[in-house]
Amino acid sequence: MKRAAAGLTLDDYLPYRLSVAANAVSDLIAGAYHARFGLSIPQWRLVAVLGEDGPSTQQALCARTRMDKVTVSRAATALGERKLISRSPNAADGRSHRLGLTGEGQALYAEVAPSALAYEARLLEAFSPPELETAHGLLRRLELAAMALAAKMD
Amino acid sequence: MKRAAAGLTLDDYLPYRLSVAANAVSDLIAGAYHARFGLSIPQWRLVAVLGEDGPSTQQALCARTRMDKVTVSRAATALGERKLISRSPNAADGRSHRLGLTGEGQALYAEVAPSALAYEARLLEAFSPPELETAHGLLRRLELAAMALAAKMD
DNA sequence: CAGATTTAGTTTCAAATGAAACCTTTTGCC
DNA sequence: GGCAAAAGGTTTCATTTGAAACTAAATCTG
Repeated sequence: MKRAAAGLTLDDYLPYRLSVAANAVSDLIAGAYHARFGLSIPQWRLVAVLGEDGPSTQQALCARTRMDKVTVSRAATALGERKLISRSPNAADGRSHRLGLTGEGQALYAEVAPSALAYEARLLEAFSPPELETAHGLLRRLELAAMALAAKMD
Repeated sequence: MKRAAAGLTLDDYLPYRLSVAANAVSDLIAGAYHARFGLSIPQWRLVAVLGEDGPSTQQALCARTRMDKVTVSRAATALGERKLISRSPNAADGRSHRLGLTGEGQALYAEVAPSALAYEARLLEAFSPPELETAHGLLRRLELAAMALAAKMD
């Protein structure tokens, strides 16, 4: 990893590399899911989590998907309009809604999930399982380090 | 890497992990550079590349920084207004502008570059040099794989 | 060398984003 | 219980983003 005169090389600057790689992958995935299922990334994340974990509240979904509550609210509204999720009032708490996949939503999930995995598999063809394990670990640690540093800056 | 009933686990889905990690890091960096130097990420990338490689055209900067030409145009306008870069007409091609750091821009670069590295160092404190080497390699390969797959989808 | 095409860059427009204000219900706390 | 503070969601607003249309200059092609 060579560094230029002033010490900084954009290409070797990890926040840059990370951003570029993430954008390339995100654009690819976003395009695929929009074209195939009419889902935005926030919407697809909600479907994935509801399919995976079962019904939940928006607040829980925010924590689970690391998305803003505004983003979750809008994705939930859109999915509700498409009858992919139901939003029943939460008996336990009058402020919140209980979200769950409808039958149609479950059918979509059953189709989307394998497709997502197949797409991931194609993207990651050239990576060995240990490499992927390493990648996951590094990404998690990076995320934690960034959050820790952000917290330290208050 | 365990996978749920339907085979999909959001937490183990690499595009998701990548996006979350990149957002965490980007938000951190964006906040730091905005607070300290009043630079957006596109602006700071232009300053970094112009400081690193010397004068250039916008088109070259697009390729170099992987940013959209609209984004580069706007960042260049803003930096021009702050007199951090000069935009002289390009003798060789009447359509394009030659961009370069002004004296003030160079002074800023001389301050920003070490600060960026110091910040990166704090973020990456917990990573060993070989781990960072690995991370860079994996990110580059991911980026290439995503672009290759995108091209294949035309 | 005159038109057709491409390229550098800007502008316009519509969509996505998230911070802040807001409404409603719940939870402390006296 | 009653009132202040907090929490779940939604709405509003300002900002960011990039696709598409546009302008002007350069390059092909015949």
